[in-house]
Amino acid sequence: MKDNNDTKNRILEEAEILFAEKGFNAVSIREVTAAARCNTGAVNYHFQSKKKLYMEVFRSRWIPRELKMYEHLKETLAKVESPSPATVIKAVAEAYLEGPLSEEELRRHRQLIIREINNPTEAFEMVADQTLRPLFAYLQGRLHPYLPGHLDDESLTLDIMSIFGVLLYFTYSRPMISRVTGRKYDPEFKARLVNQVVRFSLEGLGVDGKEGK
Amino acid sequence: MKDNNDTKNRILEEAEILFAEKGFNAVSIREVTAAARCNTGAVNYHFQSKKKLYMEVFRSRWIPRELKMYEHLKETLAKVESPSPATVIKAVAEAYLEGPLSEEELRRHRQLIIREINNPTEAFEMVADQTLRPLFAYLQGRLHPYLPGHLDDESLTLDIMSIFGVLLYFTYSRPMISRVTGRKYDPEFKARLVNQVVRFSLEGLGVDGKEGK
DNA sequence: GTCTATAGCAGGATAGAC
DNA sequence: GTCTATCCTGCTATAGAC
Repeated sequence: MKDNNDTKNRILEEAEILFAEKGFNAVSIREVTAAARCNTGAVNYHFQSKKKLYMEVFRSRWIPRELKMYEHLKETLAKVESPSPATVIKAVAEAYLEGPLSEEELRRHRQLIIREINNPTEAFEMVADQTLRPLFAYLQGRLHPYLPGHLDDESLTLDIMSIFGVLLYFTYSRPMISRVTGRKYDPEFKARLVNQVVRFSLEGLGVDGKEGK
Repeated sequence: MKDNNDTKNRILEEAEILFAEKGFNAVSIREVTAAARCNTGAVNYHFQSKKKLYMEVFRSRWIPRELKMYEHLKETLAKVESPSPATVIKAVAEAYLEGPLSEEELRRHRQLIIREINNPTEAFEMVADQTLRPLFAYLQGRLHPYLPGHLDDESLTLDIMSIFGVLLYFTYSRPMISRVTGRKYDPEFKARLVNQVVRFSLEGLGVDGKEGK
């Protein structure tokens, strides 16, 4: 395990950037290898095909990164005795909007999953199994005891989805938000979004927003 | 204006279906013309290039359809004296989730705009100018007088965006919702989503959800 | 493990027959 | 206005040198 997978990693890095920005079909192997400063043969040597390179981006980069965010979330919640819904939602919103990732990393991360949600490939099943479904189950378990108003699990599922809807929307539609509102997406604005999502979500859940603030 | 633009219309129709399903780059002219039962030359004759065909799909189909939804929305609201936020939101949710469009049409419609939001091309500016910005302005004007809690316009803008976030999410992520919850996306489920969005959004706006129900 | 060279194919766009 | 035939470019993937 010397550093001879240096090229391999550079390819993965550049491939992720390009796939996120332009989508699978709009990216050519030549483009990736030019960015990674190596030759097209290297992709086929390390990953066999373009499709498998795409899958590997999710397997070895996207999923671990998403799991890192879950860890961040769980650590935040571990510090609190028995976290209220307000605390849970705030932790999720922060992990998703500010979180342990850089702004550019987060943006790429979202673009990739939006593409998969809008237009699923094999990558989606892998991602859903290893990240999305477990996270949903986790949040459902966290929130369920506090929300006796949700008699059936489906109501709670839909509410959790609504929260993700808002969260995803505010990251993936960043260019649109700037264009429609003319507002710059600076840290101040981002903090404001977190508050917005927390307040909106909590009240959507029918919980008093001030409780955990 | 005989019916000699029959081929032209078939191309537009099939192009929209394919662009929505697979995205611009994944669709070839050959694929479109095969579906439209004509030859590749016809595309270049009628639209000059693939890119211009894509733009024309938005210009002559997507934007008019979106405007039709706004008309539907405005007609609904015209029947009510001075509609409350609850009525406004419910009308928006219905227009967006049930609306005047068929389920397949609505799905395609969403997929196209999600792609543009995630990855804007020239089509986005056109769409934003002619549909998104006017709709935002309209809703802002409708809701503003009823929400004295929103002292600045930006809070209201963000709240309206949150509502769109949930709405868009529930249409574009339909495959994901089915996959994650195992629930079929039938009319019953769709009606449930409308209620969910209305309740969640209204409470997110800080308005009593029962008022307009 | 990384490179060059190339096979083999598919795509966009055009020219010209009908 | 629609078709066929064709050009040319750019792509993936492979074979083989280093």
